[in-house]
Amino acid sequence: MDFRAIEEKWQKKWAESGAFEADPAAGRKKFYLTAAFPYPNSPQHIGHARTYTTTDAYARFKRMNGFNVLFPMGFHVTGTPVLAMAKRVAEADPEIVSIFKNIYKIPEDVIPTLNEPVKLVDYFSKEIELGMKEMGFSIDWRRKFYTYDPEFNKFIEWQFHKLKEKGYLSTGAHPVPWCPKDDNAVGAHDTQGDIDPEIDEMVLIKFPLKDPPDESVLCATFRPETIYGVTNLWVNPEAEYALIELDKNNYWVSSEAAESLTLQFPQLRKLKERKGGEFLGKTALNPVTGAAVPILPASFVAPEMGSGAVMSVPAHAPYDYLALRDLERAQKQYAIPQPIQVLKLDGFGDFPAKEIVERMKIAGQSDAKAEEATEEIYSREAHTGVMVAGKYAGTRGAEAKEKIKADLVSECKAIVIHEIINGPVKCRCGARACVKMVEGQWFINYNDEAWKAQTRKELAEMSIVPGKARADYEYTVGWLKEKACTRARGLGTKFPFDRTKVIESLSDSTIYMAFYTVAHRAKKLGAQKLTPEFFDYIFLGAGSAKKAAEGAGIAESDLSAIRSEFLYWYPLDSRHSGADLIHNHLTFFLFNHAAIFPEELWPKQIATNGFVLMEGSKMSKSLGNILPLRAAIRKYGADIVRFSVVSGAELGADSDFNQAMADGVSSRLKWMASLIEENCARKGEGAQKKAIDAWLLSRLHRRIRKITRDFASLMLREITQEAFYASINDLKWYFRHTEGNRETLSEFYRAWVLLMAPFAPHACEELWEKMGEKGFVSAAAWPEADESRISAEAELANEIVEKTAEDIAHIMKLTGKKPSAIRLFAASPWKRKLYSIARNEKKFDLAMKKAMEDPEIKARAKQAGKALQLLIKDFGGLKPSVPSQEEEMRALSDGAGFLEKEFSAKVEVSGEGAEASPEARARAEKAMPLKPSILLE
RNA sequence: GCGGGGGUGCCGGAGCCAGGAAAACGGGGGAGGCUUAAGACCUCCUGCCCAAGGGCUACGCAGGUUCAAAUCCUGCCCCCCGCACCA
Repeated sequence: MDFRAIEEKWQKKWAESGAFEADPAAGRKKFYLTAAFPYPNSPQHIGHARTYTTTDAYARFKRMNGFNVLFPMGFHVTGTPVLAMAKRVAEADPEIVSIFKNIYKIPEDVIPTLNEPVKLVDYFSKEIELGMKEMGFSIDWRRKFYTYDPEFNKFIEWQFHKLKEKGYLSTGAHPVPWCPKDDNAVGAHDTQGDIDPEIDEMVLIKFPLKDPPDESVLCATFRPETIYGVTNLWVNPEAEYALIELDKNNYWVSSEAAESLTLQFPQLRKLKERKGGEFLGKTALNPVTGAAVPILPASFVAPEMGSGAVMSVPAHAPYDYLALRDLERAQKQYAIPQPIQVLKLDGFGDFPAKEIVERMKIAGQSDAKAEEATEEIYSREAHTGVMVAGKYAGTRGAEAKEKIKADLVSECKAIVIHEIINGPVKCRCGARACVKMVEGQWFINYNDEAWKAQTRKELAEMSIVPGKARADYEYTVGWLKEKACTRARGLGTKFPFDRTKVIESLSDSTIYMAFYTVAHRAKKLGAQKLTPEFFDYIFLGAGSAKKAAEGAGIAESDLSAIRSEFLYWYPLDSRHSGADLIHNHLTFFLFNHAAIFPEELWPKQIATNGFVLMEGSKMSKSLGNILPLRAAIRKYGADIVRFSVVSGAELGADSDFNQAMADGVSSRLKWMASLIEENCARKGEGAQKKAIDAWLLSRLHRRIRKITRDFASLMLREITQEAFYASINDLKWYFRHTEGNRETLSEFYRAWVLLMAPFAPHACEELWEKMGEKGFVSAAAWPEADESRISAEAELANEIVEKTAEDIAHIMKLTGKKPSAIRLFAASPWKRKLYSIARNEKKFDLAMKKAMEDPEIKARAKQAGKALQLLIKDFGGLKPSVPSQEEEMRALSDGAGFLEKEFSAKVEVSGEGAEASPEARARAEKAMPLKPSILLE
């Protein structure tokens, strides 16, 4: 079977016939599902294929179940990453060129042409679309749009008007990572090494100098509660310091800090500069305790961090302790102060910093282990430490920290700044990223309690797959606060209330599923005609239809047709994405639907999936193990890739893609295809029907029933196990018994092709056609489980034969005997009675008592006792009912031909008690229900 | 720290919610078959012991409940993910 040729053939046929273009059809039940649209800043890899294949298999399943299925796709181009990437291409950044060339195999002459955001987006979106088509995704491409399309912009503007009307938008100041050189906000994609700058609050405590008293040193700290333990201040003697004026106060900070702090305090003015060394030996005053503390030199103080000066708490800060120890060893000029305890920490004495430094044998302040020690002590003191100094003595470290911080600020003894805490983070231009307070920042108020309540209601009513993820959504709904929703640059939609800003990317992709339903209509009308009244009417049925129709320049009847089109598809039946979007996009999706749409149009389900691993490890650019989707298709074929990415694990878990597994899928698929082709070409009826035919069909229908049920909760791994591996193993077992009956096989193959069609649609279309079926298998009816074919008896009969065969093989192996004849004895009827007594009574003595009431059993009390012991021991494994001796003999006789073939020996079946010799008798007595005794001769 | 998920053979992982033959299914490894050979394919084996289908050991650790615990309960240890304004 030539997978690639077949794929092309059917993709062409689907496209030509518009097989997946979905329009409203009166009276026909619909199913509308979407997957998170891709961000085209690079080609997609097999990891992306998982979400889309999951969605597509589900779409195909629903379609085969008679639903009118809509599965659209678009492209998300909003935001700054494409800007950064195009810029890097324009500058021929060797790293990005290498990734494009070596990982994504982009032709070398193409790479330099991707030097503008729009060109980049255009190239990659086409690449992604092609890949999706090559995967055979049943997408209605007529509805495709980009988030910078003017029609979409109008839609997003409308959305933000709605949010504003509801009072969900606000403005304020907001700290963002900033590059002072580029004068721009920086995200992870703008930094060297793709480091995401993390911002946290830092406290700058004012330590007035003894002389002159109107100047203070600002000391930066994350632990204001340790103010009681300050023994001295640290400055870096090599650094430059500046006296700044801020809100009528004069402070000393490092010159670097003076620069970066202007981003947070534009009113700040620099007065004069001085070398750090000049402070040494001076004295400052602790603003809380009033203690006089000396200013000492330390090399670990980074001038660019915080204010470039810090307070020293040697009892609790390993760096401070180390710097003091270093200083003591280096000179005799300064007196070395003694540590002062602030917190009590279990497992430590009065000075935890000193202890950990000694325990870890840290050499000095430049030893890398100092960082580790700091983290350990900080974390433990915050969570388990208890204050022993100051007015909050007795409270926990973390609690005291917040209280003392608030006190210092309200008493004007400290100011709060924001700092990048995982720094230094460098912008790609080389400058160090700082924090800027952006004024006039717009927010979406996800902290609104009434809104949260609505969202919780929506969530409670919807289906979450896998169910385990529900707690994640609940938690996220709870902790979401104001979300900054605009940025200074990027592709997308201009913010309607401040056109100098662009709506940020996670905020313009929350209700776009509604837009798909009318995207092709909107495009035809053109952006100018898409007035707020138009959207009000078609999405909410609000306002005047007449006015909306006039604005759109269409007849009222056409407008209401668009409205009905939306109402036909909405609400969304299933939303699909990677599980990583739960904490942002998917929860925003819930919030925005709750805010804008009436309850009956809220989404019904969200399904999220884990990642795809490559040969057991996470795909990453640095490992170079990213498998681009189109390369995978060329290597394995679309059906193999599709099957592999969804069959490896259930949705909630990460799934591994590996060569061995793909090869296994490929060879099995080829084997099935060749069998089906052979069966089609077959003349005559083949072998006669036997017990095993009924067994095969029983198993088949049982599987159909299970698969159909499992689709409701998208248990794709379970489904693929059943439909593929387990079914194929059944078939192999069947062929060990018989050459195959044509009618049985035809029924089996037809159902198998239908069951596999959602996963391997190309091969299944081809086989469907070969079987002489009309139309697309993609549009064929899903098979129904025929309950009358499901036979527990047939399956049990086979199980007896199978187990017996295993036992025979085991005995042969142990004894090394190669029998010429095998005699099987089915257990006597009285043992079957004993079996059910054992099962009902559960305990030996009770069961024995009960058994003795039966004269037939009582007559063989000794033998029965032994048999009962065996049964009770295995109590948990006893079946609710066992076949009669005759039934068991029939099952064994049906399987006799098979056993004869397997063991090349004559097989004779009889009931226990029919044996001739005493030797045979002794053997036969061991027979138990479902476990015939075996005599090898 | 907070929230979530998870520790089962050589590996990936079923089984846990609804306690009752643990290791399904897929890999990897081994033996044999087919084949000129390789590959593909087929059969068997892959915790330990076993000369008649048997026995013993095992689901992170330690307890508990139960006739019966991977599964339920308690405590502990360890690993992974998220904690944003970024797609």
